[in-house]
Amino acid sequence: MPRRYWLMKCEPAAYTIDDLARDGQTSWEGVRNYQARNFMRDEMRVDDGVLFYASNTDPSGVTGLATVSQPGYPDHFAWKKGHKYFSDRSTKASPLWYMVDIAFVERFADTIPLATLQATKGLGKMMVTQKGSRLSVQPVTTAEYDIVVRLGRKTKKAD
DNA sequence: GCCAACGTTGGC
DNA sequence: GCCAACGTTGGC
Repeated sequence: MPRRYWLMKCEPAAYTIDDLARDGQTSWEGVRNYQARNFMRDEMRVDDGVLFYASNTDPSGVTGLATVSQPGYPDHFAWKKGHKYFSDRSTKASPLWYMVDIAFVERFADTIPLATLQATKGLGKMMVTQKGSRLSVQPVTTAEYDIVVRLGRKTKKAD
């Protein structure tokens, strides 16, 4: 199975690419959507590439790159009563929610705004550019990933 | 902060 | 198992 690629969304108020650069690695708990869970539980492999996407901000867009460092495992925050990610339908015997760990790879000099993604040839079918696309963990094709990485590396501001 | 789009829940 | 009501996401 060749390396695959993903896009993972997070609001900057919760976590940013700078936080990941500082931490080196982080767990991706709190995803409470079945489609996204299935990707994390069943499909993500160590070393898969991740586009780190900042949502609900100005501008929203891809802020850097990460890599999957730990494949799907039960989201134990779902078992913590009182925790904001607590889910009473998930048990240790039968976990409902899963998460992965990701590791920092690269921070882009500038965010690639959603509008740029939408306007870029080759990204017209990318899931995040579709209207109403809310999935927080999305598959990305190799071609799309390569285009986004190229964009990210040439947005460097003159210093 | 608004609200459209979407996912989930729960009554029937 | 339908679908209305509700909650959430996330662009703008």
